[in-house]
Amino acid sequence: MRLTEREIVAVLRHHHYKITPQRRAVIQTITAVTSHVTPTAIHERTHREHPNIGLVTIYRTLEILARLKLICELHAGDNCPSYTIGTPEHHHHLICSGCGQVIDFTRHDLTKLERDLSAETGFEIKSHVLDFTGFCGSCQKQKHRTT
Amino acid sequence: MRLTEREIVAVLRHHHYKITPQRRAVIQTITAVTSHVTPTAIHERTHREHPNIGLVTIYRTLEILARLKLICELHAGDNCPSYTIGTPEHHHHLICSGCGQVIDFTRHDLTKLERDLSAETGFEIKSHVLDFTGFCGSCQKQKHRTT
DNA sequence: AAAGTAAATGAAAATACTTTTCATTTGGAT
DNA sequence: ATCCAAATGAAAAGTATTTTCATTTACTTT
Repeated sequence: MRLTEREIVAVLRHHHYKITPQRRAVIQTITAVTSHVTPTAIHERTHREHPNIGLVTIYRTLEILARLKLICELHAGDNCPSYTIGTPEHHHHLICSGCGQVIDFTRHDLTKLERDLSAETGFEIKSHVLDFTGFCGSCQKQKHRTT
Repeated sequence: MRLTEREIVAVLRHHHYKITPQRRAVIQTITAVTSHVTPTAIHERTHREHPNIGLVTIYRTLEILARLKLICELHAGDNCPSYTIGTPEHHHHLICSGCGQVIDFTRHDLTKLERDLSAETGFEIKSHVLDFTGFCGSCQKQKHRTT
């Protein structure tokens, strides 16, 4: 279950952010897309419908959405900072090095490990990232071609 | 057990890379440091001893070392791309959002999860990242100060 | 040990990415 | 309908990274 445009708008309103056409456009783009996308990619897509939206606005909107945990930031290899719409449940990633697609999965509980580490190191643990990287089915096949 | 300068140089030689004073200097810096460091930080440190080493050389050397898996890349929050000397064992990170220190830990086996995911999705999984983020002991205290 | 050569280097330019500044516009409260 | 703080776009500034290219150098082959 991913967040909808409607829900995101409601949260923004609740935090007294203005609902501008530009922000709606960004939210629409990001909810419509299934994969993680970079700020530039979001700009390009949004720009099609709203030709006069600036890249700056994308950055500013993403910053707000990330702070409110409405989108999920991904740091990994190429496309380093990229974003996807937040899922209320915490989740992890499975990233294809070939085509860049990202599959989310929720499985796997790390609370015990988290508690142990915290006890040992004195850290107050806030969050974690668990990302697997590899090659999806079709990219595996492509690797065997003699391009 | 972390890699030593000696071992890294041997691997480079084995791959027919030339052992230049600049490369040695970068390797010395990175083996001497316990934390993850950014390319710029590596340059600054190396520059003290070798005042005429260029930042470009740092980038080029890091690229080689990363490709040979002799150093470990970390993508996270600020200091996004940063590096530490590789440990032969696979390891995970515990990152302090306050001061940026990184503690490595080796615990926790994810092979079963990896196998399950692979079976379900058809992915050929190559690697994974497990990073915890939070605040270390002393940064927790600082948070409670009134600046 | 000297010479030859491909690889490596530094400086500068080019490119890419992100943030800041500021004058103008606008959403939404009144 | 009016007002004002918040949001916007354009441009500039600030960073980070990569490319280009003439020069130097580590290492191989004599």
